Amino acid sequence: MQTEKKRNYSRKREAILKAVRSTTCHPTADWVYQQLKPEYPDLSLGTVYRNLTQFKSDGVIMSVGTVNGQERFDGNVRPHTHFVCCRCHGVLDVPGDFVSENEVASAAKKMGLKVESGDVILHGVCAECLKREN
Amino acid sequence: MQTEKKRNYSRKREAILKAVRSTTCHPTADWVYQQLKPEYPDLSLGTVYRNLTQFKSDGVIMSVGTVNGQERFDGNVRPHTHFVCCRCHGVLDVPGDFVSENEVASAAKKMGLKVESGDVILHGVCAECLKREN
DNA sequence: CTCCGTGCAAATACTTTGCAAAGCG
DNA sequence: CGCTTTGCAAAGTATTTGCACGGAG
Repeated sequence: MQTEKKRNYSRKREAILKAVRSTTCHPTADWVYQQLKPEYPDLSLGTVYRNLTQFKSDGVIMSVGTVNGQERFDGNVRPHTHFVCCRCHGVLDVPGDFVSENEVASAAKKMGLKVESGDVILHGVCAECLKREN
Repeated sequence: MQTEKKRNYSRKREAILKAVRSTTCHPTADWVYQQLKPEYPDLSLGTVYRNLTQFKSDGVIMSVGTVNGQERFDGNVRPHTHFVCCRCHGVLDVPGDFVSENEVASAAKKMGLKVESGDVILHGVCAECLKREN
């Protein structure tokens, strides 16, 4: 049996989730904090971290991984591909999946792994940075 | 023109590279440090970090990403797939590529991206942890 | 009234960096 | 010798946590 925790309503929690969902910039905890600070002057960064962690384990948001030392979140939990720019450290969504479910499943089976999710992360230089460099 | 730096020989640097290459555990900086400490009692963690960073930018090792707050390295720079266990945070190599170069290339072209590398990271529970849980 | 959620600040954990000394070429 | 590499310790950054108080049910 799992530990189920009661959960009260919280205006701030709702706002945090909405903030993550409202952007495609794959924000950091601090971005969310800065974003909401004007409207919630007494918001604290710790609260943002606590809620993001919770959302993540609830599966309502996902982590894109750590880019340049900061964790990046994504409100879109449908599987999709990410592109990370080495220059500006921006994260972009790339439409498409690119992984063969079947191949993965068979490789996993062979190794006795239980695969729960699979991410594709491309690295390179984004269009903006390319332009700037030429 | 690129910044080319002269590079002297260093016994410790060599040992650090060898340590990363000698294992398939996808070590952290600290693992490498602990590993070499007995043989090089005056080795410092800063040196390990400095060298790993250098190797990474030289392309002789690669980063698997940050797992559980620590960066994991891989001495095998040929493209391959990684599996990260949610329970024990172990990182395993999975033979196979699973990404379609062509599809990626065409999606990238459409978005004006210059893709330099692509990683597939699977998440789930490894065989050992599965066994332990049953 | 009873827990949950939060602000605040202190504590952690990892990684980076400045500087003087030691090493390579 | 000149420039690189390192040890050491201090600094830096991102994230987590303890505690007392305000808020939801």
